[in-house]
Amino acid sequence: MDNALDLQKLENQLCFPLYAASRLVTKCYQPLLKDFDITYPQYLVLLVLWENNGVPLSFISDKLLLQSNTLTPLVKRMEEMELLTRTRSATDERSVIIELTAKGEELKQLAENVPMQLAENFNMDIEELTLLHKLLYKVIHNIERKF
Amino acid sequence: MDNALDLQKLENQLCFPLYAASRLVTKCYQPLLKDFDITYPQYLVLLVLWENNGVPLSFISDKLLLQSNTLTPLVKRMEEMELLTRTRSATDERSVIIELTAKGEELKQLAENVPMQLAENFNMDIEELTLLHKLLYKVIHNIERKF
DNA sequence: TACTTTTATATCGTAAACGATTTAATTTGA
DNA sequence: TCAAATTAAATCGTTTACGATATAAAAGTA
Repeated sequence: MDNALDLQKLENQLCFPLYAASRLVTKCYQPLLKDFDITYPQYLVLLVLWENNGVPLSFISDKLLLQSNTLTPLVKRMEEMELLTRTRSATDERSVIIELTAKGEELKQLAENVPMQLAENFNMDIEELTLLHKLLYKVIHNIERKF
Repeated sequence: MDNALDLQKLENQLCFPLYAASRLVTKCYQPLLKDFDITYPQYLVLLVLWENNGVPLSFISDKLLLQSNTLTPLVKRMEEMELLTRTRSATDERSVIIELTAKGEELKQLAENVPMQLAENFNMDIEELTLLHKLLYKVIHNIERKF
């Protein structure tokens, strides 16, 4: 019974359930976001902008821990869908300011109950979810400063 | 102070830390796996095969919750790297049997301390990690039966 | 047996992710 | 003040992911 000690077993890895859970949850979002024709990473960008509109790309980058090589094409697609605009900053020509369009703003109300609908999939009580939330942020915090 | 109730705030979402933590952990693997010229999903396939060699693709699919549209090209790349072989099953021509090569087998010893080296990044005690592990599997279990 | 359904992979197209590098603008500092 | 360093995006190439669909083999059934 040294199963519990064999770190090369899939089920004993911490990283695999993290990876699998993340993909499964993203999958849960899809039917909910399909109504608005957006993907999960695009939804994350909207969440950032609904809180802080008119921010440089680097701000979104910091919040989502995604770099410009991922965000630039992603945001360009959202620009084509007329959810937001991209404008070079007047004060610092290096920055690109991302601003929601009226359509992008409207989505906030329309997608209002996405989080609640999603939470139903979890079937877990608030205590457990809060604990998970806390542990995940601890992992993020501990790892992030390595980069 | 209704922050705690606003589910459209990024920091109140459970899914974002899941997504971010998963990507960060995968990034932690990279310097460790680079020595063996494999990616994290390829490492997961190896973990499955080190436990159960000579299994159909569908077995790996079940274990990793990845479908053939992801696994087929991934495994083909591993075949090109001569880590494994792909053979149509004689008893069921639909199945493809995945088998480690000697090189693939050898990696098991060579990569032996990858899990330990990775765990050092977490800086968390066993109790917390065990709890996180348990909660993540609960999420996976609860969501998986929806698909 | 012949037809339908299911199962196991594979293919195709699109959208992330991300390492490595490039480009252009700003900041630093000798 | 002006070259060097830093910063913000963008570009490029490769590898995942995954929805939708295709293909072929096996299983089920009338």
